[in-house]
Formats: sequence, structure tokens, C-alpha cells
Amino acid sequence: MKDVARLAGVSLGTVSNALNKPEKVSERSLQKVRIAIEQLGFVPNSAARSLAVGSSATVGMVLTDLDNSLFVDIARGAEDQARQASHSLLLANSDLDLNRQESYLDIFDEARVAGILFAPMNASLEGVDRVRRHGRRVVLVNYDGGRKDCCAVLSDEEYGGYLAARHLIEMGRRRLLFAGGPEEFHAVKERRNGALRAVMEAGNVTLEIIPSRRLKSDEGRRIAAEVVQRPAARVPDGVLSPSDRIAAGVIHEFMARGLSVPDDVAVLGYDNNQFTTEAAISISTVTQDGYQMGLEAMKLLLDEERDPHHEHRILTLRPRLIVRESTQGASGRPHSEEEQRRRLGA
Amino acid sequence: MKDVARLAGVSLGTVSNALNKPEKVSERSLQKVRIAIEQLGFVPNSAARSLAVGSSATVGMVLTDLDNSLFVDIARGAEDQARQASHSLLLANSDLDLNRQESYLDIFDEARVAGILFAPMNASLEGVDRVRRHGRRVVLVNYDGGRKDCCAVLSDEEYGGYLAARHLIEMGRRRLLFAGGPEEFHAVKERRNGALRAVMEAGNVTLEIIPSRRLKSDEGRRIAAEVVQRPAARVPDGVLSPSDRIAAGVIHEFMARGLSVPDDVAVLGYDNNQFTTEAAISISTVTQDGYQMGLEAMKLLLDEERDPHHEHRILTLRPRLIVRESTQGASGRPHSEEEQRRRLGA
DNA sequence: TGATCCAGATGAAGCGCTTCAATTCCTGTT
DNA sequence: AACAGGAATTGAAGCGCTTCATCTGGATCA
Repeated sequence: MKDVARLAGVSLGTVSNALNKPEKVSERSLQKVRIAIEQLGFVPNSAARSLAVGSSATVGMVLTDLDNSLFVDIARGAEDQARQASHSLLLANSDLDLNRQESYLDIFDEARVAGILFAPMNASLEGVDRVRRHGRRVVLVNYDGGRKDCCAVLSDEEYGGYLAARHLIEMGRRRLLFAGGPEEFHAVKERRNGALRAVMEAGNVTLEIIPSRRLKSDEGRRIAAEVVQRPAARVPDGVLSPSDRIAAGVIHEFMARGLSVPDDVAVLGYDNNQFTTEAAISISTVTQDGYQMGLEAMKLLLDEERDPHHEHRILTLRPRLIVRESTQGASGRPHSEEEQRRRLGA
Repeated sequence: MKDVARLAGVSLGTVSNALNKPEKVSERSLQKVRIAIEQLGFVPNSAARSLAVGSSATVGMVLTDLDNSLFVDIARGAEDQARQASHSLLLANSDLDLNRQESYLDIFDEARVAGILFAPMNASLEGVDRVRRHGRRVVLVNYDGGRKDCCAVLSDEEYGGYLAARHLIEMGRRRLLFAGGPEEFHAVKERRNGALRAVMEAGNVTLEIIPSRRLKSDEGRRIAAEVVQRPAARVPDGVLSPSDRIAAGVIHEFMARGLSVPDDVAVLGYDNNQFTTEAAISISTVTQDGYQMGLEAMKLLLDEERDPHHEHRILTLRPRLIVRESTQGASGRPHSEEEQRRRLGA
């Protein structure tokens, strides 16, 4: 920058102003500075800038699992919002590893980012306390571990489970199975509670629950293989599962064993992952509109950054049911352009 | 840090050394510093560190499309390798937007990152020249626009196309269709060339080509809908497509119109995206082992960082064929644990 | 003509760290 | 007892930027 100043024949301060507050600089100087920058190929050093200013224009997002396209959607929403505020969003994928998750929080903390969007695993949120103690702004996304002391954007998981079960019941299903998911996951438990509520409300409907250790499709296959061997009257006619992956496994296994989906058994997933529409049989699911979640989360963060009397808020978004072939049979194009756009929240 | 030094009763330099070169500091001082850090809740400021050192321990990765799980795999491989070198990997998703792609390159450039892993769109690579002129290290991943002046890790796209076509031919297919993909995409063109080579080699096999503007599943549906209306003798019996998405669309549409996959027509995708195994009919595909690509790319970057006589290398990895139901009919579990692990490269 | 203003420009101070030449303090050697 | 040599420590200098109190040179007005 010193070189730029010299070449342009102005002072350091003027170069800085030309870069950050052009309205404070005369057109003439602006021009000279611009030319000098061009000639020297000058690139501002954001580390020096952050150091001088005390914080950066970057927002860090720590997320658990890029394999779940929900998080990609969240990131997209957050990024679009960030860009409007001339901030940029950098992602760190902890890949289901608690250590990495903590370490990325620290990295963003050390970088003095403008804020952290945190889509944590279902586990201790001590990292949040740590970085907030250092004055770092944090907004929780998709899970908040019940804390009330910082902003969060959540999805009403209980209601999502309710929606799912009610849909199956409305389709005439009476022997429901809640397939898979570790009960210690907050979201899984909530969704199950919602399903239970719908079942209670309906009367004369049963809800069986078979948990699983993970949320992968293998578990769905295992569960389907298990129940399909029962006497016909005890085979469920409606399955809802807390992940699209499990639902995919369930469907796959049922079909491989000669059952018809959705005629013999309707199957419903959760999260509206990408592949629910790319599959040969499109999968009905409950969607949490990740784009919206990301957008709102970033808004909260920006508000916290700007408004000195900011108050922490917890936003709970309502999930939405998406009916596709796996619960309703073929019914025209299951993934129209319109639908695509909705998925992306655009 | 000054406070830490004071509280610990040592000098600034000693605190710095305790943090970065503990072997140069006596056990006693180390202890004192540790306690002081603990008590003050001190967090090193990486901006200041970067400023003093002149570069950071972060590697930035700019990628085009997080919806394609290939890139997620690449990021995973890169991250694992980075961690071994005590570097961390931050991701920026340009989401198919050229402006954003350039802007993220600049952001990493301004942050003086240790290097940039760049999985660019099929477009001008001027951003690469720009940041390299500033001394930034760049490794290209998955596409290099034919340049020879920096490291790159590529996939042998031509060979991938060859593998795909040869497989279909070996399965007895004679009327092949190369379905979809914009010809101006380097990868698409190469894959098509490879397919062509396999067809030439075989004799008495035809290869029809129907391009499309994008790589989404709608295009696959459109193409399938189109060819299925022909007289039977002119309907292809083998389809290979440059993306799994298109393949999924093709399969879906064929099935909806009463064709059997793979009996009437075998369909093959490309990239081994996540959903190829989560679908009701698992999709045969060509995989580029993203994990490996990311790993190697990061290795090249680290070498460039460390070795003063580093020479730029271009690594071309061979893709691999994965046969699943869509070309071979049901054949046991198409996605075993083993297979999963291989996908993840773990 | 001189007083008053104000848009612009200036440059020193300081952000929090690393580095390195200089210094101190031991230990072992002769 | 004197000294060499190494290990540990010190603190000033400097990284590239922003900020802000200060200054400059017209323009405006009475």
C-alpha cells in the first residue's frame, strides 16, 4: 500500500480511504490511486485489515455433514444473505467428527470472523460457550440443544413427524412403522413424538418403533427385511422414517422382496434430500427448507452485528410435506421445474 | 499476548515460543504460560499471526457445485491430507456462478492463504493467472483448461467414456445412445470421444449422440421420452450419459413408459454420485474417486509449499467402472458396506 | 481584505503477533 | 578460578493496514 501511495503521489491514508470510503476522496486522487493499484497489481492484505479493524468481513459456517443436502441448502441461503451485506461465507465440514467440529470453531474464533453459523452435531455445545466467551457471535442452525442464550433457527421437528404420520393415516394406512434413527438424536425423538401425536389423534392406528444406530440406507434395508418376514397382518402398511436415506433403503428392500410401494406399503422420508427426486421412485418426504433456514440464520447474525441492543431470538420454521410417488403412486411428473425451484427456495 | 506474558512473568517472545516452538522453552516457563493462558482465556489472533508470518496455515478450496457429491468427496480427501500437515481447509461454494468463483479466489488471495485448491467451472481460468501472479499457490482439480503451468489433478475423462461404452457393448448392447451434456464442457466431449473409441473398436455397434444444455435429470427425461417413441428397431438398447442425474432421469422416464431397465435398455451414469446407490434401482456409473483426487491435490500443494525446487505436475487418475443394477439387473446387494467405504476412500 | 469554513489530505500511532540479535545464566572444562 | 559454549530468555523492530487528530488550501462572505 505504501508503494501505491508513493506511485500515486498521495499519502497512505488517502489510499486507504480510496479503498474503503471512496466518497471521502476527490475524484482526482481516486483516479491516481486506481491507476497505481492497477500498475502494481496491488492486493489488499485482509489479515492486516482484520488486525487493524479488529474483525473480518467473513462469516464462518461449521457444518456436520455435507452429504446431507439439507446443509448445502442452508449454506446457500446463508451465502446469498451474506453477500447482500458484503460479507462472504466460508464453510468448514466437520464430517461427523466432534474433534474437527471443535477445531473449526476455534479456527474461526482465532480468525476473528464476523460471526459463526453453527449447524452442530447432537452433542455437547461447549464449543459454543467457549467462542462466545471470546465475544464471537454464534447462530445455531438446525439444533440448539435447548439453549436460550443465543440466536438459533430451528425446524419444528415434532410437527414434521406429525405431518408425516398424518399423511400416511389420511392415505388409509393403519399399521405404521417408525423406521430407524438413534433415539438420542433430538430430531429423531421429536419426529417420533409428532408421529405419536398424530396416531393418538386418529385412534385405531398403531405405531411401531424400530430404532437404528445410524441414519444410513443399510439400516432401512435391515428393518424392511425384518418386518417383511412377518405374517401379512403384522407387516406395516405405512412407514415413516427420520431420514430419506433410511426411507430409500426401506423402499429398495421392500421392492426387492416383491412388495409394491406404495400399494402394499407407503414409505415416507425426511429432509427432502436431493436424491429423493432423482430416484426411480420418487420419495415423499418432509422438507425443512434449508435455504430459508440459512437465510434467516444469517439475518440474525447480521442483526447481532449491527444492532447494539440486539436481542437473541429463536426462530422455529414449520416443515412442509412433499407428497411424491412413494406414498401416492405415480401421479404425473414428480419433480417439475416448479418443484425444483421451491426446493432451492429461490 | 502481552497480558499473558505479564501474568506469567515472562517476555512476549517466550509466550510466542511457548505457542509455536515449545521445544525451545523450558518446562517451567511453559507451565507458567499455560496457566496464564488458561486464566485469561487467551485466544491467539490468527490475523496478526498471518500478518507477521506473511501467510496462513489455511488452504482455501473453491468449488463449483456442492450438489455434486464428487466435490464433497474431493474436499474430504483434501481435508484429511491437510490435517496431516496441520493445515485446515476452508470451502467456498461458487454454486455455478462465475462471479462468485472469481470473488472467492480473491478473498483467499487477500487472506494470503497457504494455497488454493480450485475445482473450476468449464470457463476462463483468468482468475488463476491473477492470483498466481500475486504468488498464490494454486492446484487445479478436475479440470485444468489444458494449461501446463501449474499443478493439477485430473481424471481421464476419455478413458471413463471408453469404459462406459465398452461395458455396454460387453453386455451385448449394439445401439448405444450418448445422452445429454453440453458439448462445450470439456469433460462431456472427452467422455464422448472415449465412447466413440470403444464403439469403433467393437465394430457393428452404433453410437447416437443427443446433447442437452444442462446436466440435470429433466434433460434425461426429455431425451428418453423422445427416443422411446421411435419404431422399436431404432430405440437404443444401451444409454450412457455424462452425469448420474441425467441417467436417473432417463431411467425414470423409461420405466414410466413401460420399458424395463436394464432388460430393454441398460443405462449408465457418471460420477458415482451419492444417490446412485440410494435409488430403488441402483445406477451403474463411472467413478472418479474424488477422495483420491482431493488427497493428491493437497499433496501437490504441500509439496509446492515446502520444496523450493518444486516442479509442477499434472496427475491424471484413471476412473473406474461400477456395475450396478441399471446395466446388469439385480445382483445381490448393490451397495455393501465395503462399497460404501470405497466410495469414501477411507 | 481578512475571517471563517470545510472538503481533502496527511502521517504517526497502534492492532497482536513473529523474529532475531543481544543478553543472561548455567554447566562443564582446564 | 577463569573461561568457553550452549540453553533459555529478552524486547525492539516490523508485518500492512485503519484511524484520527492535525494540517492545507481554496471558496465564501461580510
